Amino acid sequence: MGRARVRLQDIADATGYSMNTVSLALRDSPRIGALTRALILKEAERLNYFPNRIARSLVSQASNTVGLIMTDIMNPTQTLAARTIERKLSLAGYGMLFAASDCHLDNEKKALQWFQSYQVDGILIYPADRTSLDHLKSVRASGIPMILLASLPDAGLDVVSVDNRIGACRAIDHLLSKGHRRIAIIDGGNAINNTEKLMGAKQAIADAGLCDEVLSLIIPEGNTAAQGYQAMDQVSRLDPKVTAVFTSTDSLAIGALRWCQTHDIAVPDELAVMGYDNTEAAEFSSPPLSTVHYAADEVSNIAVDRMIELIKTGDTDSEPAIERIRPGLVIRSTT
Amino acid sequence: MGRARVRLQDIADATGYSMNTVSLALRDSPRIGALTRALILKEAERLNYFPNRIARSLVSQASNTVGLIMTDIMNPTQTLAARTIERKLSLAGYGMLFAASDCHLDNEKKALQWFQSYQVDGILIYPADRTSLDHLKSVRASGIPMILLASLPDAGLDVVSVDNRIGACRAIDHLLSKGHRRIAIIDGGNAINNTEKLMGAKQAIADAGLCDEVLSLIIPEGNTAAQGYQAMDQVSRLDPKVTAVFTSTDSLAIGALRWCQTHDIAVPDELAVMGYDNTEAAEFSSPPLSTVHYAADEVSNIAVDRMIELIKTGDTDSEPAIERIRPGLVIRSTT
DNA sequence: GGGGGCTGATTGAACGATTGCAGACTAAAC
DNA sequence: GTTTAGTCTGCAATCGTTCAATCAGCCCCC
Repeated sequence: MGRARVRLQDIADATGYSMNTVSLALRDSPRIGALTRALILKEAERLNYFPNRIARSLVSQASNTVGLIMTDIMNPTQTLAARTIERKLSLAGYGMLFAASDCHLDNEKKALQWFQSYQVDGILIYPADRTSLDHLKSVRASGIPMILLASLPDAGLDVVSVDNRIGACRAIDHLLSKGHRRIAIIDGGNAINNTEKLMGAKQAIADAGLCDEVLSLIIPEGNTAAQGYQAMDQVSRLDPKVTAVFTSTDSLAIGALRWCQTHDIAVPDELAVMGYDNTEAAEFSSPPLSTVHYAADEVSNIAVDRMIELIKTGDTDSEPAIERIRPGLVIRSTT
Repeated sequence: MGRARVRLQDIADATGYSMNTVSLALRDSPRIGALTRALILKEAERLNYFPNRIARSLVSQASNTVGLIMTDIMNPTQTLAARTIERKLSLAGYGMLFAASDCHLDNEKKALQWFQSYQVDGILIYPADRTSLDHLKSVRASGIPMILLASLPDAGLDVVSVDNRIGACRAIDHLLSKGHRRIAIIDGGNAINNTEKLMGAKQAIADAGLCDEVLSLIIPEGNTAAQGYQAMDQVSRLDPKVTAVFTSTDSLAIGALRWCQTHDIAVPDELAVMGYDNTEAAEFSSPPLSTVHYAADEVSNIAVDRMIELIKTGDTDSEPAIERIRPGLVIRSTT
């Protein structure tokens, strides 16, 4: 039953009109009479016809699809971003092609190729590596709108992102204002946005003239709570005098919190902990985690708006626009 | 620069061969001489050619794309599933089209239409509503492989899922074995898998002959920790004698845990809490949450394998296969 | 030297839609 | 009754590939 898909031709045959009369009627062309149109629409309905976008795209050279490349959908901020982006895109009549790079350049390139061969109208991307962007630029140069969702203002590409440098700065400033001087930084290596956090944090510390008293620990490829736990263990061995910890994600912070609990360290009295992202887990950790609010939804909304604008205008040569959101702090009970 | 995309024809022009020869050479057909092939490949490389899949799909009637429809990507088990599915699909050379229904039938139908008009080779779906599946069946009947990721064994469609009924049964049995008799169930209404949990839980309770002593609370559209907190508040008012709570997601449980903390209720001594899903948050809650392990990754792997098999064999009439994974318990400190 | 078996390359027709242009019909106007 | 304007419809080309069928050589053999 219904093996073959219903085509324009089938409606034409059924109604007696020509194929392109049907095509025009279905797309509400003024060149078709009201009666004819009604007849054709009814028949299309009856046959359960919907247009073959593949064929349409071939002609129109547009797919009504936007590609999204994330580094890791398990990262809660990216999860939220994915949801927000999908919703908004779908509302605007676009579909979403999804791929994850896991921070591997090869995966990213593959996804990019794939998206291009699928004629996506635009690409939203969390880059895998902040230092290699040439392949991204060349895609952009070939005329496909692209927006980076990471804070790389000098990339020469459109950017919409949270300014993590400022976020990290503020977090450290907050710890400093609470009187902490020996601060450890736990950074989950690979993810693109983290590097920037690390830089922001270090700068804030340097500004305060405290370079020597800071311990920074980078966990390669680590953003899980379990790794936060282990990292905290290391911190305690490397510098037992640390009074505050700043982690690059909430998950790491939650692992650190657990370590404190296991080792009977009072938070925030003996050790202050500051996370980053403001995920649900941060709100419901115990004690509730102080953190930096990463406005993933806001970023996503702005990015999609801008993407649709870029697609509509077909504008490919203008200066890239940089939009960076300044994150606020959410102070709870761990600092 | 590079405004127009490179086509087969461009390579043909550049090398002097016919378009068709180029097409065959690029696809490693044995019908083309090694020398010619090398020449063509080199030129393709130089021009940075990649095939237009839209055109290819039009001919081959296959898009090498699988569509995934979730109810809500923010649900941690679905997030994990999305990642696993994407990875595996991409490894197998398929792309992934993504949509979320938010449990709205309209959104689901729209996504389904969209996927079909995009000629996806198959559809993986967390259905929005367990009671309306007719539109899914008709899509399946039109020849598109489809696998339900929810436990609906009687749907007449392929199913790969965790058997939540058994999971919930086991959870309740565990609570019963700990001596609890007054048990409250907090269920986060809409999500498809939850209904089944509720049914399983109720059955386990009925089997134990305890129907009257159970309080079950359904939160419409609620699976957040904040809603778990509120629900727990309600439970305490409705039946203060409750000694154990079973929630349909870990998030709800974590909210409940927070409520206990706020109200100085000792867990598990005064109140036992059992979650569902075994997310990272459960492992790192305090106290660490006892829960049911929802093997989203395992489900995803099996589902993708089966999907690829369905696509490859083109088998559209065979009896639907039902694969249900029996979830195990993860007992931590809240029970 | 003409036919048979190879290999390697080409031609022409799809796939399902859109689009420009030309043609046919209707109705009104002279 | 013929022209003209206006409305509707049809033909054919196109988008970038793939695929079936064909053809041009070349070598070998009888």
